[in-house]
Amino acid sequence: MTPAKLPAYEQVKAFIKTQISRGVWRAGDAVPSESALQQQFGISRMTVNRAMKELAVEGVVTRIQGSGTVVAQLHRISSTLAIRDIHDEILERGHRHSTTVLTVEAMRADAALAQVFKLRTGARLFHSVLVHFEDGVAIQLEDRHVNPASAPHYLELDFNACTPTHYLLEHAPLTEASYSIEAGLASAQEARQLGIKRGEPCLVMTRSTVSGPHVASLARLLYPGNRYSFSGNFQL
Amino acid sequence: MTPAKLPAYEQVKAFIKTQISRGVWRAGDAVPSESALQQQFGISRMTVNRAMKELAVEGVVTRIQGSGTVVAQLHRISSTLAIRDIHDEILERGHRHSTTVLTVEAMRADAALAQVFKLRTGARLFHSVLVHFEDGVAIQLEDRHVNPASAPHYLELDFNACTPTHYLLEHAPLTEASYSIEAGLASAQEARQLGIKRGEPCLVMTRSTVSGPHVASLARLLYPGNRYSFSGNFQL
DNA sequence: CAGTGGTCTAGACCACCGA
DNA sequence: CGGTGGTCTAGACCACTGG
Repeated sequence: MTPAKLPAYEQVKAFIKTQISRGVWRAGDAVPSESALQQQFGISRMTVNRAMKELAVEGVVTRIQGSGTVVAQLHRISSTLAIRDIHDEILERGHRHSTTVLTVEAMRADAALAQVFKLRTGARLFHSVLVHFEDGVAIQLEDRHVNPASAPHYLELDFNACTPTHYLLEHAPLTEASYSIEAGLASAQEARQLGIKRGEPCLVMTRSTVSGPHVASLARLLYPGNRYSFSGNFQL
Repeated sequence: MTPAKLPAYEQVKAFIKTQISRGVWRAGDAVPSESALQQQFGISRMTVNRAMKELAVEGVVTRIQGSGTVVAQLHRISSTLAIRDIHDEILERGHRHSTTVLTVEAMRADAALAQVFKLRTGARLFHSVLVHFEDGVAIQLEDRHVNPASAPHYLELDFNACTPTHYLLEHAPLTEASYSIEAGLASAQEARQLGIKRGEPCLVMTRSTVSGPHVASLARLLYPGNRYSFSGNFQL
């Protein structure tokens, strides 16, 4: 079936995937049991089990203990969306990254911020606003609030040398994060800061991160619509 | 350590994750070898191996054969972005889904479309434009081109009963897909079709799908910015 | 009840890395 | 070379499902 010398469990996975993508087995159909595949391939059950477990993780099949394995309802396309330090991202594209720092300050949480950070209204927070440039073109406006409990020395940083994202990942080990991506318009001020026209569409990512017991940071990231996109792909 | 009776491999995973999130081990630090953990927990190496393999898949650690296992550089937040049939998505939110069909036609591929579909210019394609409503509010404009080779009866469908996405997933088993998400503006026509103001920001998802030997479909999905968002979260 | 998947063991051989 | 992870085996016991 497969030309190269693949590990046995990969051969099993490839076999299952081929049957599905060729339409031999359709969503909801039963997949042969582990013992059946064990005999068919002449390998041990642990090896078959590994193959099937990985397929289940990939979302290709659904397994129900005591019942069996069926081809998953592929009514979704799943792919991993990686959210990375913009500095690394730009360097990897072979471009130059630079930063303009617009604001670095301590401030007091209003009711909304207090709720996000699970602190009381009026609690002390750090606040920074930066613009990130890729080869001199603004691609991200980063408006960030930081919990002093997670990064007490945040205000002393040189953000030209180390991005907030980088610093926080280093000093506040990440335990949890959530994000949402929507479309929005740049305000007059934001447009000026990004060097785009007012009313230009932007991707708006809002992201909060948790480190240990604290909500470490809340970031609002604004990307000019025609200069940035999130992309990904799915296979099989 | 852990209160409930967890499987051994889960206990190992939890131990490693705890050490990392507490900052005991930092990015780049070595993780104990499989044989060390095997002795520490009094379990077999296969079980330790399973735990470490899963942590590597999750991106928590990096393993190098012959060298060892180190705590991964967590300079990214990875999460699964699921792209699903909008019909299912709306129903799951407990809302009502309806569709208006604006266009259903056969047409000829221009150079750009031909390239995407890997067909010659002038090749026959199907084309549909639909608006999807959630409880009567327009949330998606779906402009889609379909390869007749993948879905010969596409034009005969009743899109009020079955979304294009649903039909294609059923009839053209998915083998590959890629997408990109950007911000854009609705054109005057699109704004009218979605019932929004001209110049309103929108999320624009462009998605192409491959089924077996054919590029099956290319969709341009327009979401009014304030009515839809992609979101996700990451743990650990 | 028999069959399924979930977990686990105690070995084994290999490819690879660094000293 | 010794230590690492990558793979594999031939058993085992369990929890769960279905008829």
